[in-house]
Amino acid sequence: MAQEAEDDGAQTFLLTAGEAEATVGYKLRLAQILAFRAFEEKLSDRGRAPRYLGLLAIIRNHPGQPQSRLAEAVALRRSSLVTILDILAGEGLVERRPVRGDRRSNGIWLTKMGSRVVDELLAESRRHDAMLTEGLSQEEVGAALRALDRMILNMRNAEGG
Amino acid sequence: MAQEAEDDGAQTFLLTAGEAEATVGYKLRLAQILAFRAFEEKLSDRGRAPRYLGLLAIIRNHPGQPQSRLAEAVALRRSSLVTILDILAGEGLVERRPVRGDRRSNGIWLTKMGSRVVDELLAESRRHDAMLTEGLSQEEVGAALRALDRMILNMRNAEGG
DNA sequence: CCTGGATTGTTCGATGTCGAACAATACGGC
DNA sequence: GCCGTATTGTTCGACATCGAACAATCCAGG
Repeated sequence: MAQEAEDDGAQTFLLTAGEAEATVGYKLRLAQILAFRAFEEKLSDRGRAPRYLGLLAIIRNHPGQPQSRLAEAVALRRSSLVTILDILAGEGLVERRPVRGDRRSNGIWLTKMGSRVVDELLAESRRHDAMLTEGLSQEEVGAALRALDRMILNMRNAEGG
Repeated sequence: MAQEAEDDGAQTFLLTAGEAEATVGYKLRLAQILAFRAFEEKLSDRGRAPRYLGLLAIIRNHPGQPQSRLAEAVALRRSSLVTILDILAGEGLVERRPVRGDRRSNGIWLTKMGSRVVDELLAESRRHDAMLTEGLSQEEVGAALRALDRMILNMRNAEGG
C-alpha cells in the first residue's frame, strides 16, 4: 500500500517511472517527443523546415505528388497539410503546380532553395540520429529500424479497417 | 532528374516514402503518431484517460509526486500539466493533495476510480501493443524496448546541457 | 534573522493538428 | 451523354501543447 509518497531521488524516479507497466507504445511516444523537441530546438533558427523535414524529404524523393498522398505519407490529415504547405510555400521551399488531367489536385514540388535546405537539414538529421542512438551498436540500430518499419506497417494495415 | 511526377501505385509510394533518407527520428515519429492515434480512436468512448494513460500509470506507481516531477516524467511542460490534471481531476480519476513541508507543491494521487480505470486501460494497452508488434518475435520486441530506453536516456541526458 | 536566487503551480496568448463540413472536379454504370 | 458517388483541396471551430510571465514559497549564505 503506497499510501505515503515515495522519496526517490529525481534520477531514480525518472529512470523507473512507469517502468513496470511500460509498453512499446508508451516508450515510443516518450522517445519521439524528446527526440523531436531536441531536433527542433537545436535548429530553431532555420524557420519551420526542421519540423517538416520528413515531408520535404518525401517531396524531394517523389516530386509532383498531390497533397492527399503526402498527408498519408507523413501520417497527417489532408486539412493539416494545407496550412503546412502554405507556410513552406511562404518560405519559398515548395511550390504547388497544376496537374494535367486532374483539375482538383495540385502537384507539390521543391524549389531550388527547398532542395538545398533539405540537403543541409538531412545532414543535421543524421548527426541528430547519431546522438539519439549513442551507445547502440550498428546492429541494434538496424534492428530498431526494422522493428519501427514493421510497427508502421502494422498500424497502416489496421487503419480504417 | 525527376522533373516528371512518378507513377507509383499508392502502396509502393507509402512503403518507400522517404525510405532512402529515413532516419531513426523520422520513423520514430511516424510510428508514434500512428500508434497513438489508433489507441485513442479505439477507446474514444472512455474520456480522456486513454490519452493520459502513461501519466496515470506513473501516478499509480509513484503516488504523491508533485506536478513538476510528473511533467518531467512524461516529457510535457509544467504548464501543460495544469490543464491535464484539471481534466483528470474533473473526471474523478486524480486528486491534488497538499504536501506537508512544502506549501508550494501538490501531491498527485489516483482516486479509487482512477485506479480501476488504469487497470482496465493497461489491459487494453497490452492488447494494443500486441497489435503494434505483430510479426515481431519476443526477442525483437525486447530489443526494440531496450533501444527505446537507450534513446530516451540519451535525450534526457542531452536536455538542457 | 533576512535577503537574493531557485522552485512550484498557475495564467495567458500563440501555434499545430484535428474532424466535420463544403464546392469543385473526376469517374463508373447505365 | 447523365447521374450518383468518390476524391481533392479548402475553411472553420475545437482542443492540446508550448513559452513567457507571475505570485507564492522555499532555501542558502551572510
